[in-house]
Amino acid sequence: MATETRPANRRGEILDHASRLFSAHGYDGTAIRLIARASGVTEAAIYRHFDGKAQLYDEVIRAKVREHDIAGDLAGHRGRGGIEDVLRTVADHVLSLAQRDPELVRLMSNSSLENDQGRATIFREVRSPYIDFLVEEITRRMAAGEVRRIDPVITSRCFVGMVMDCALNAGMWSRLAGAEVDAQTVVCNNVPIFARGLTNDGAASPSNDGV
Amino acid sequence: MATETRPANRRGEILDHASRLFSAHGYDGTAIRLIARASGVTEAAIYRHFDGKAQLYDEVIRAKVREHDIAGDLAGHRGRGGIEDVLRTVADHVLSLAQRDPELVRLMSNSSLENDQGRATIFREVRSPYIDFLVEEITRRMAAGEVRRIDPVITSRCFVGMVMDCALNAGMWSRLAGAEVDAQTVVCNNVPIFARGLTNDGAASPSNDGV
DNA sequence: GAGCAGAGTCAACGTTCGCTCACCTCCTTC
DNA sequence: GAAGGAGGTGAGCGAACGTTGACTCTGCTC
Repeated sequence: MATETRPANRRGEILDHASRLFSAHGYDGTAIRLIARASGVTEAAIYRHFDGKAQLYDEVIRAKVREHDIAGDLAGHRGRGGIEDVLRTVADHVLSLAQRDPELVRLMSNSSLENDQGRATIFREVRSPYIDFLVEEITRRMAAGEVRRIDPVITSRCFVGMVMDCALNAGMWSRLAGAEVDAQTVVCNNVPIFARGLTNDGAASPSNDGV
Repeated sequence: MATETRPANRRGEILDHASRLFSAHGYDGTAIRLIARASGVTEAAIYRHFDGKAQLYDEVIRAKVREHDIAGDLAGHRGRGGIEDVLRTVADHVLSLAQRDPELVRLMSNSSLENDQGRATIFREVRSPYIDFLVEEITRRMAAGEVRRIDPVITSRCFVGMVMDCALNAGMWSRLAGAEVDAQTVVCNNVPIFARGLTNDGAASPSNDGV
């Protein structure tokens, strides 16, 4: 075969194609042969770079997760605005992430069975940053009296879970019900509900609210 | 081979074992051979009863879904109590369903990729009954002034999504964080938050509250 | 230029998969 | 009791899978 273009970063190319194929067809539905063909190499070449299919999948997950710095993005919003702003920040970030990176969404959806380690990685690197941020903000605001006395961890997990469920299943709803529902509309509807449920009666939010 | 016990309902037995195995190992991870061995028959016998693996999987989903009458269970609670009671009814039912039927939970988790029709069936037969009930109750209570003006469909979808996410991922959290969180604790924490977020300021709930 | 290591190819391996075929019982029906 | 269909067996098909081994090519270092 001709010299082809130089490999440059063959490993990266393989990872990219593997990521696309795994997210589209799942772990079992993606044959090494397919990844090789898409990457323009033979199967044996893939085994030069990776120890096996399972390890390749793990690397795909790790690489995909490393593309985003969720904790870093959220850090800038620490302590800013009222609780409603905090919830909106998290919800917006999750939904825009899902929109920017559909591959990640598919990988998250498919990671239920195939490869429990990948699932744990996604939980740790995608869910947890949101939850940790939320727990910190809620705890702070509970101490300040803005937020009612509730369990910060459970509340944060559930809020993030709600938004994730929304992001993961948006496609299903539009396929089933026909009508597409805009992510922004969902946020505008639900964030105020949750914020209102969290807010203390006696105290207005310290920096926001009331103009 | 000896006469074995009579088949009686061989088809049902196969469905049971297939349900167990599919939920435990997923679609691709479950070989017809395994289902046959578990059912005490040969593979060929399975093809006497089902047209193929895909159809068998569909039948498993349908049979599993038919075990429960969610809409029927909820019908008795129509129009009863305040909005908080309504939310609690839904959340309790989802979580107890998940606890009673872990197979259903696994099938829901795994249905992301494998067999899109099965996924749609689960949405239609499991999610939708909860959402429909909630939409009806919220709409009624919005008209009555108990609930603020919000989008009943989006709100219902998200609430059910939150509870489902909680039911589906409870195992992951306990594996990751070590500490098990009781389902009832989650309900007690979150239902009041959501209810409070939905309730109109001016009006107390008509039949509940205030005692 | 010899030596070497990384990256790639080609061909094949052993296994497993979904599925089918020819044949063999039973059980019911006339 | 003959007929026949439903349900079961055992063997095996062709295809696809993940993986490997023997080999080649290329570019770098003494």
